[in-house]
Amino acid sequence: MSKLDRSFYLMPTLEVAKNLLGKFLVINGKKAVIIETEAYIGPIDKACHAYGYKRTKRTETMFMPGGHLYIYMIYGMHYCMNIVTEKEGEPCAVLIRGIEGASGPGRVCKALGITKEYDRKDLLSDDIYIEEGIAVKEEEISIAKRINIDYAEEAKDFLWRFSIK
DNA sequence: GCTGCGATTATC
DNA sequence: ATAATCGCAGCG
Repeated sequence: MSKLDRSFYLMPTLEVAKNLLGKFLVINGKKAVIIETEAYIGPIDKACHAYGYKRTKRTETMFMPGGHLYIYMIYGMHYCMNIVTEKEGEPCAVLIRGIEGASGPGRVCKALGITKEYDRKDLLSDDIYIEEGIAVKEEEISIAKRINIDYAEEAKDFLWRFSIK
């Protein structure tokens, strides 16, 4: 099966977040089915690290072209894995919240062995990539508010969390 | 150079 | 409900 190409990651962030459901994430010889995602859209999203195009050492990754990995440490003990979307200069990403067998962004990274080493990696490389997976029907997708972003004011009510029922 | 906190998780 | 634990942004 072939890996997804650049054009997949350049679609609108919400489309990518939804379309990632059911795809296979391949890394270290492991293959994981993506079952839950969340979208983060920097230009308009107070919950996003790069809100309002804020550039810092950490958020710099999100300004890369779609199809790269954005990995960051949270609470000093867990890594979170994101897939950068949109064209270069638009800081947007999709957080992988769950794979089959591991629920929660921290657990996903632990299960797959993801660390800071993978930050800025290209998903078109051979080390790690995503390929076509199982088909997910529109009616099998549940849409909800994102989690743990209560500080984000109006953005906390955006329905940007997607999962397979 | 300090200070405070976070896109979480495990355990009470 | 709360502790664990640390990189780094913000401030000055």
